[in-house]
Amino acid sequence: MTLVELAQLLQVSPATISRALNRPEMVSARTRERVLKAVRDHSYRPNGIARSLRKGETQTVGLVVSDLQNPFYSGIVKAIEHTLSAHDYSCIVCDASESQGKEQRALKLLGELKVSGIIHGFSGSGSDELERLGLDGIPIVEIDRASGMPGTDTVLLDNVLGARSAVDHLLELGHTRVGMISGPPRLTTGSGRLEGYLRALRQAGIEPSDELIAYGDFREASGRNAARKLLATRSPPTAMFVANNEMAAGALAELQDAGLELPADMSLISFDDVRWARYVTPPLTVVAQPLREMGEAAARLLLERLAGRTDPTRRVFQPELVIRQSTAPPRRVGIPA
Amino acid sequence: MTLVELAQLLQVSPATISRALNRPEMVSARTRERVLKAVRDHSYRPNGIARSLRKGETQTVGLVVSDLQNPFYSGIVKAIEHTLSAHDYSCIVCDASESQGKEQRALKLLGELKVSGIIHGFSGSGSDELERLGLDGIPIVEIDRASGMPGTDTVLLDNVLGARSAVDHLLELGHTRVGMISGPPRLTTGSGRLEGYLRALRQAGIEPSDELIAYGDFREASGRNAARKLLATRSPPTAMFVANNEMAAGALAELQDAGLELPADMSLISFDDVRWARYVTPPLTVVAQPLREMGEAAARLLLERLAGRTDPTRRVFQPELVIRQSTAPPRRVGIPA
DNA sequence: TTGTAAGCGTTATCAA
DNA sequence: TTGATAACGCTTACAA
Repeated sequence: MTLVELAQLLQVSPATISRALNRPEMVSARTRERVLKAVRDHSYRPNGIARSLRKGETQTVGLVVSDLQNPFYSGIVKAIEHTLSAHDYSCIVCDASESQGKEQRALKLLGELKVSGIIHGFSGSGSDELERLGLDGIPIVEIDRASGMPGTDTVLLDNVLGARSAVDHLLELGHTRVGMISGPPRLTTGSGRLEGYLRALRQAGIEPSDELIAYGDFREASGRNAARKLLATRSPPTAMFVANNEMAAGALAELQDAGLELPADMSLISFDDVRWARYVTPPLTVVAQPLREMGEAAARLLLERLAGRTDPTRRVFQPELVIRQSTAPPRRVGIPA
Repeated sequence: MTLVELAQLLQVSPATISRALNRPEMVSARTRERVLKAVRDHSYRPNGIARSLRKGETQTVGLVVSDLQNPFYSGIVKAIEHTLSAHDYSCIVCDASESQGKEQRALKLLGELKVSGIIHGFSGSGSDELERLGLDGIPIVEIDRASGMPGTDTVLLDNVLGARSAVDHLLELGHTRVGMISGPPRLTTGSGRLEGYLRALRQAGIEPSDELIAYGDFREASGRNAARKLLATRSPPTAMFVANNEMAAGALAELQDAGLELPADMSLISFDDVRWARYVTPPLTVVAQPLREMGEAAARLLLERLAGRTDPTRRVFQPELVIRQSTAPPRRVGIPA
């Protein structure tokens, strides 16, 4: 059932139906009733595609994230979806599966779909590659990255601060050999957290040692490998700081397999307050990111842009240290007491 | 930049450009090159909206789930997105936030967006309410529910079997007083798992006792309450079967607070192999659902429909019992040995 | 091999 | 207050 068919049925012009639906005040009460009744009776639904074409506006925004199953992203996506749908926007969600190819395909697709805006939470491609995608005038909000593309808003976490507070916590407990499992330094989440770690150590008068830093790719398996590597050093750390939750899961498994008892034999602290962190034994001390707030902020920034704001805006969120039971003083300090 | 503008630039007809892009073999090599170069140079992107309108096909499917943050759904959504995007469909994701109102709004919206199909993973509204939404000819695949709507495909888990294998496992270990923390019986996931529990007991010649069954709403707090209730009975169970992961988290906390040691004092088994189940102490024995397979199956069923299949199809998946360390023989059996 | 022209279902402009 | 009509940007008969 289309507008025209309905119009013929009611013996009015298509324009009248359209008006009765979109600007009811421009139509006489009598016809309005008649139209609305017919709409209900025939369960007529306007064709959003046709409307979008005509209006040059899709009321749709695209989300690109690297892994929907990662609680970090699913938390943010949920908040975004919630905020946008309250403003009559719908979300097209693309999972880049940690792949640059999929990311670029997704962005290209979103460009063709003429989404009203894009929220981009994946740090694969460089800004030049993105610009070449020809996303023209589509407003973009970046989460957890700042590509430097002109006219782009950004939602960030203060990664340096988060890492510092984590490492400071370990230092305060008396640890001096603190290991780190870092993400790839080419990502801001990788380099920022690494930098926070380095700064905290230096500020405490400890010179960082390359031996105590292992690199992963933010995924579980790499966390396990990195933990193994740290344990195999001549003088292993008494505490580990892990740059994200997935790698922390891997590291934890490795520590358990190695027969280490937490926190007596090893303190562990990681980024992201995912649900399982609370249920593990021992419950994990973590640096929590305010996911809901960050997702809402991203959605808000986009809505403001769509409403006309033009100056690039950046919002930086503060992480919160949540102390649980996976961190404690190191043995040689703890036992004598 | 539109097709027509590009055509003027190249001094060819719009049709030629369209053909060069969509049916390159219908165009001379020379013009094809010329067109493709111009497309690149001006980074022209076809307008997907216009194409959809013209073709009457959006290459888009809608997903409606009750909670994106729940690992069960995010796992399924990821698999669906992955499968569909490989077939050039994109996903519009709607989170119903456990609310019937949002669910119906979402479905209505998807109808207007003229999605090619819908995958529906939320058990809020009845089939009559859904039919009234006038989703007309849009194919629907339902996950974890079977509303009975005509022309609908279904992906299910064999909940009865899953519950039976869980309870059978406990019975084989020698338990005779097995408690259950059930979900709401009005949901198929609630009633199915309860039925499996009852059947397993009866088959073993044990008459189920109302005292040993506590009901929750699939959320954490209710699991804790239910566990407390079971512990307070005159003759408490020696093992508990919990119908989902959230309630299991609550139950586990309650058992720990009660000072019970697992599995010596109490065996615990739950549905859903979420990540934390592996890291808790002791690691939880669970009934695992094949999320990826289920998501893929849902996507496949939809693709088949879109390719022309008409007979309603239902795919039932078998859960898998994953035995870890939270289940063991009851004390009176275990100690004498 | 290429061009012409109709039309997908709306909304918006202009007249009546 | 209503109606006729022209877009929106693309694809596809049909014609040349």
